[in-house]
Amino acid sequence: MFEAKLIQASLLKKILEPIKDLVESANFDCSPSGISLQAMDSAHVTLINLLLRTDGFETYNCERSLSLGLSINALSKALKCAGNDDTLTMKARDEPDTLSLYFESPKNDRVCDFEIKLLDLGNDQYTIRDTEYAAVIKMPSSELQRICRDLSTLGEVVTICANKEGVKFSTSGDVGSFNITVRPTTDSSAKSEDSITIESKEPITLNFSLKFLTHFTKATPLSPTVKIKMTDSAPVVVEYNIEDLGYLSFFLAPKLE
Amino acid sequence: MFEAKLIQASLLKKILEPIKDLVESANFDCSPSGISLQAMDSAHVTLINLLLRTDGFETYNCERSLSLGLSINALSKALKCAGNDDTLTMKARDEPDTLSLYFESPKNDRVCDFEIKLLDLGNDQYTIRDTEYAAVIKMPSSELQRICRDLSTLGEVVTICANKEGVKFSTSGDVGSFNITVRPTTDSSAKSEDSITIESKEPITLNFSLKFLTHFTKATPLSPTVKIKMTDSAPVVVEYNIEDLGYLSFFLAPKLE
DNA sequence: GTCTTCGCGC
DNA sequence: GCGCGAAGAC
Repeated sequence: MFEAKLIQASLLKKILEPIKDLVESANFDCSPSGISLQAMDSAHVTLINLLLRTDGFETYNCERSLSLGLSINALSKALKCAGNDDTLTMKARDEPDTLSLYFESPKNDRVCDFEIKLLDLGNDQYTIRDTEYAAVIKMPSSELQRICRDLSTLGEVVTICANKEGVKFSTSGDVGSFNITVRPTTDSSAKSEDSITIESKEPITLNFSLKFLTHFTKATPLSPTVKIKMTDSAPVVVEYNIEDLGYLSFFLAPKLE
Repeated sequence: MFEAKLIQASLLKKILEPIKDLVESANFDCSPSGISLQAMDSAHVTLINLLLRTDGFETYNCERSLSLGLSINALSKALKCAGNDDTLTMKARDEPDTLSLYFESPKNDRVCDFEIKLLDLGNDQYTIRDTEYAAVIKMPSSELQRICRDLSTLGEVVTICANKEGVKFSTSGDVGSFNITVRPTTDSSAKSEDSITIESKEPITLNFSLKFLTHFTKATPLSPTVKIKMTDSAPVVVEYNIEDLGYLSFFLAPKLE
């Protein structure tokens, strides 16, 4: 028996938004310590890593681990039916073939219940190692989103070049070339949310598909800040913290020169 | 070497907005006295005339005149990436094949630099003579915009009929006909921005394409007022003053009856 | 291509 | 807080 209640159904909406563009279906692995999801997009270019710890749930019950294979699209459709302030309760039996979702409006005057059929997806496991990074950049998530949007108007590949002094995002296309440079915040009075910090072990330059990076930034509503972690010849990690719950992070392999 | 700095990148945005619907590319002629642009739309119906004097620039350096052939669309895309309060610096070498644009945020924590390839556009010159006009109408630019928008819902051609007493904008279409008449402001306490004045040498009536006139009114954000200058059998001049810098004006040949 | 939605600017 | 413009969905 699995049962978990979120105060904000809309939070799961925000989580699914960036995921649904990348994968059609995925296993939600529910365990006593929380819910996690690892999935690669169909082209095996990006890896999604989601963790929701039990702490952030209103109630959470899961005695035995179970894996819920879900169509992201179906789940997303279901969540569209939730009011913006509705709570969400998820329930599944021990050998489930469906997941039940309950939306309740704050005043309790409206209750929706959804039954979604589970898919048998097999059990791909991805090992994710948290290595040392040559650079870890923290910046306002909206700023990364803006940068990706701006660069996309001109090019398809972004070169990210980071050192202690700043981060340069570059692209080029038919009409010319374009660089955006951001510098670490020096104004110590700035709120942590608005500030840019760079932990740089060594200068690093990597190329990435702008399309995917732009997809990732659909997670912007989840967090005011985003972390970009880069190491030479390794996938970049774009990480959005989910308050009280955990994180949603994306891995994207660099493009070769 | 050409270098010019504008405090408000958004000003160039506003200048390009009405231009980009009319022409794909144009020469920006930079000289020691300022920047000018003359261009006709592809159908050779309208002529655009832009002048930016050096006074309005924060800094301006141009020893030798040069002509920068630019895709208006590319330039417009570049400017979309500028924050609303960013400053804009334009730079070109003496025999340039690119124009460099630099956007800097007020706090200097974000710098964009753009290189736009120049186009070889040839050197069409248009002579513009400032004649005597039968009527010169000054009115709030937003009012002209509103009039064009309203008339467009009904017809495709506007008849402008001006004399000392007022200006009548008329159109007719399938569902009927529509006149809007404005009269000179008599209230001397009215601000100059809000007032309507008519200098009328002789009554005049001309017909114009509403589509083009409506395009011109996209320059409304540039100036609180607009001047309409008309003479029999000659193009109307629709002129927007750009504070401290110069003007953007449009010429449109009248339609025959 | 049209319509709706969301984000940004006024 | 309202209106406008751009982006995404059908």
